[in-house]
Amino acid sequence: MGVALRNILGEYREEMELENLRGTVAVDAFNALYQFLTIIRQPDGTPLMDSEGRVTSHLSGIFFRNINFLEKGIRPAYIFDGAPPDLKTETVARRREVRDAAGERWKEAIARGDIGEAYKQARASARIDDAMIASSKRLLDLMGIPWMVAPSEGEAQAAFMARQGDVGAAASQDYDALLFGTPRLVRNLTVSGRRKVRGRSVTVRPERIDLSAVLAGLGLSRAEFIEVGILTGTDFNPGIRGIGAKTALKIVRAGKFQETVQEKAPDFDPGPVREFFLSPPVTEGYRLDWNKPDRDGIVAMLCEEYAFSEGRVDAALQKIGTKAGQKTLGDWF
DNA sequence: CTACGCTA
DNA sequence: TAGCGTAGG
Repeated sequence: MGVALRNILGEYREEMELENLRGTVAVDAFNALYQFLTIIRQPDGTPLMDSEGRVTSHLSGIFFRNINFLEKGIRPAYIFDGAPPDLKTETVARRREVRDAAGERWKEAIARGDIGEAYKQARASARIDDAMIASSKRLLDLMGIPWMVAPSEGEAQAAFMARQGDVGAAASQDYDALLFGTPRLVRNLTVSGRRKVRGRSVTVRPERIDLSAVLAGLGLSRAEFIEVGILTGTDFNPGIRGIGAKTALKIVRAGKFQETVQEKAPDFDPGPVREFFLSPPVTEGYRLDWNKPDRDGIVAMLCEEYAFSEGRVDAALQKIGTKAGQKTLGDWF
């Protein structure tokens, strides 16, 4: 998923508390939905569902997470992917195969009563469908949180908005947003908090990565940084066998990108991938307006349609000063 | 994921 | 009151 740049970016990650984040952030919506969908599950892998079997994990995630964002002075805008570029066709197909196979193994694991394996495979089989996307957008509207559909990749649009200064950062788990040129990337925004990793309880904090620090530290221009990404592989090209982030870094620093591609992958033309990262399809046609949450609308949707507990929903809304019959926002905006 | 109830 | 396990939908 995304680029395998973790190995060379470690020292540029700055952990921080959610409380200290504040400001506006363009959230990669598919990335966030995917995380909610993989994480909010029962021990056997079954996602939260209403009585009609419609998945509601993503709605739970969006609702409670955004309440916390608003409460802490973080104003998110959600950026959905538009049509994937042709360069991504193979990646999309491969992911679908992997998910479908995991879906099969989930069923098998359930059948033999292997709960642990079922959970693992269920997570790997998580898929975002049209109904989830539509219900997510509806809930965001009711919460007064802006969203938009990008012309192409959501991360590219989020990076563009951050570069324009319209948001303080792009939020995603993937490092691609840095290749798209976001000045600041926030990771772990939608997954921070207490998590269980191999039986142990750990605290996952949001982390910030500044592109300028990365480029200065690695001694690369942005174009060269993109070359490192291309060598290791991105959503838009498979990368070159046997070349990890550290080797790629050496190659690019030595000015041997072109030479290496010609030698190891003579049929691969990196031009279109480089061009896609440098100037992806993006739009200036957006307005980021944060409005008052519509309490009654939220209750009607979550509680009446999707069987959420009104007590829980109300308690959450009260944290941001939204009570029954009242639409006051308080001091946040 | 978050909320909540239970335990020390 | 903090920490932990589990329900939520």
